[in-house]
Amino acid sequence: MEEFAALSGISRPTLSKYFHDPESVRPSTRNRIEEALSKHDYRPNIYAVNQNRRMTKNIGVIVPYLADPFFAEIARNLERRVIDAGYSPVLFSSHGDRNQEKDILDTLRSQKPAGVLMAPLGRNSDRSYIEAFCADVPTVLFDSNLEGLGEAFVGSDNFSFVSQSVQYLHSTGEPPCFLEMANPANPNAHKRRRAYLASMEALDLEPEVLSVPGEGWGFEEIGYQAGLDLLTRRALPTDTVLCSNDRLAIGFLAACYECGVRVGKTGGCDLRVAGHDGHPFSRYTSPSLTTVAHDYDAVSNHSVETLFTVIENGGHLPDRAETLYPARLILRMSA
Amino acid sequence: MEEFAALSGISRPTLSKYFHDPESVRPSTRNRIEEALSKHDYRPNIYAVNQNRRMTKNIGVIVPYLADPFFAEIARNLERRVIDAGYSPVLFSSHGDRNQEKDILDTLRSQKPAGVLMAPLGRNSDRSYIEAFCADVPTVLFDSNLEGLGEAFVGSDNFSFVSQSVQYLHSTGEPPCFLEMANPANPNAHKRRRAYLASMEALDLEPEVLSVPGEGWGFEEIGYQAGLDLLTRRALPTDTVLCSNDRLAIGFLAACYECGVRVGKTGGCDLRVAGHDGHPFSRYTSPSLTTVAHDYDAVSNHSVETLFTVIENGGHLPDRAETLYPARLILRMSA
DNA sequence: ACAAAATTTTTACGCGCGTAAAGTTTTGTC
DNA sequence: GACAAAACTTTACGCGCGTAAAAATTTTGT
Repeated sequence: MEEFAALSGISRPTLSKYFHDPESVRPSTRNRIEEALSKHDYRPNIYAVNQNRRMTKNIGVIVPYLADPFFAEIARNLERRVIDAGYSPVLFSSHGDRNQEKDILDTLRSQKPAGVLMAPLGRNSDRSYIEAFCADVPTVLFDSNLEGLGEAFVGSDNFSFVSQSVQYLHSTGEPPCFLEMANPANPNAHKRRRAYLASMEALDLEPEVLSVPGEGWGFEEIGYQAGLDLLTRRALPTDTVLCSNDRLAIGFLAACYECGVRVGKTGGCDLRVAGHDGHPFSRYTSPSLTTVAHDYDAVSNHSVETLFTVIENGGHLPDRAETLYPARLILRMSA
Repeated sequence: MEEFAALSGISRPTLSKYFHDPESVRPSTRNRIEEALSKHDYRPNIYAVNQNRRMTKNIGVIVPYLADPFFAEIARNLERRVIDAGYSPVLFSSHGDRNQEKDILDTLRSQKPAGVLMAPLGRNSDRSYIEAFCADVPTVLFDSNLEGLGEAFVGSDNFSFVSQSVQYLHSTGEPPCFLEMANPANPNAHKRRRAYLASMEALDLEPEVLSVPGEGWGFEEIGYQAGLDLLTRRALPTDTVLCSNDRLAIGFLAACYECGVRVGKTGGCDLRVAGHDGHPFSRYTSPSLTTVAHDYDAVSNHSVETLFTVIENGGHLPDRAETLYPARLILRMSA
């Protein structure tokens, strides 16, 4: 930087100011710097920069399972917005593993990021560990809420998901039973079950929850095995199956196909199947999957905006806001 | 560190050595350090450390499109191995965008990583830009080869993919036509077409390549649209369709379903469909997709190992090795 | 027990940049 | 044209650590 200062005829402190915020120097100076920059292509050493700044320009992004296209999609949205805001996203996936999530928090803490956008594992998260982290680093939770942790939570309204699907399915045929994992990793799953029960009750219908076994993040396989089991045992209480999420539904559809059960809403079909999330692949199942989609844009947009508000506010918010966005019903062929 | 040195009764330079490599100090000293460490939980400032080290302990991982579960899976494998080797993975996705890929390279260069594992966009990559990057940072290419770039290439043998699928399909029914994108983003697609042509020729069969329009990384949609078009026009030359990759096949299957075309290898079916890659979701299509799978483990394992060899070798290899792993045929219901 | 070898401690400097303080120049205003 | 405010330059120090060199200490081998 010393050399570049000499070459460009600008003092080093002014250069330092420029690199911190180009708008903070006079336009004429800025032009001179940028001209010199185009000739000598100097770049500040990020490590030296970050050492002397309390907070870096990095934003950590943590998702629980990146191999799930749903999270990959969210991550993509978040990255884009973070970059647009002049920050650098640093992406991590917990891979569904509690310890991995803790390791990521450690790594991230030592990076002194300006803030973190975190979708926690949920039930499997180490609550106190995350709490300690949030005390040090401005954190906004998204997708999956951990009560009281982080400066804010942004997600989708699980009740909105399920009430829409239940009402639609009820008004067009038999009321749905609800397929879910008995031990879901994600707290959203519990909220969806409760929303299902409440929605059915509101319609004066008898709820039927099918809690199937299975651990981990291989939801398709769990839905598939559950489907095989339920279909061969003829244990389905209704001809309409509402799955807690699309990945379960995808597996369930595969089982239906194998068992020769015709899924669809048209005449001649045996079963209707619907899901939740608006999974990127739900369009390409056979039949295409009726689902209720997250408002990806709104969630990612507001998550990032909230985080920047927190950062501008010195890392804390007067009170922890929870923002929930309604979901959108997508009618396709499966129900 | 100064304070911790005082607290632990160890000199600062010795501590510095310890953090660089715990094995480099005498066991008795190491124990004393680790004991003190457990009490005072001090951690070196990574920015100060990296400033004074030429190379960091970071390994960049770049994939072209993280929303593709195939790459998410590979990334997960690579991350794990990098961590096990005592390094920190830094994950990036080009999101199918040429400029994004270049930006990532810039970001990564300024991070002075010990090495980079890169799956380039392929045809869409800025070759000279990557070349300049590779000159500065030890880089191993994987999945998609750019001739001559990087210290090595590790991937799957496209010929092995296609020859297996062609032979299998031929020996069990009509020889396949080949469905591909007219303008594929990935160079593997070209190799697969050539492998198809060669395999058909070797069997003395007439090849039929269906090159369908479509740009970008929304392969399912492209396969779906192609399927609708081909099926409604009854333009398929055979009753066996071999797709260049599984994502195209997934879209194609959706089209078949909608058109009422029964896909499968059993009697009473109209069409056989197969793909390549061993996509994580290929198990759950309807019908389940016959495919030829990458040897994920071998590819990711050898990529990481190769990179570490390069790093130990001072960043360069005597000559650029290209390692190709054979694929494995997975028989399912679709063909 | 004693010299050689291996570690550790002391001391000191430098990495590349942020930033404060004081002085100098430029800009905008009446 | 005078004058205050804004922007810039000069000078200087510090961040947290790597690392070199020399001295002091401990360990090893016999």
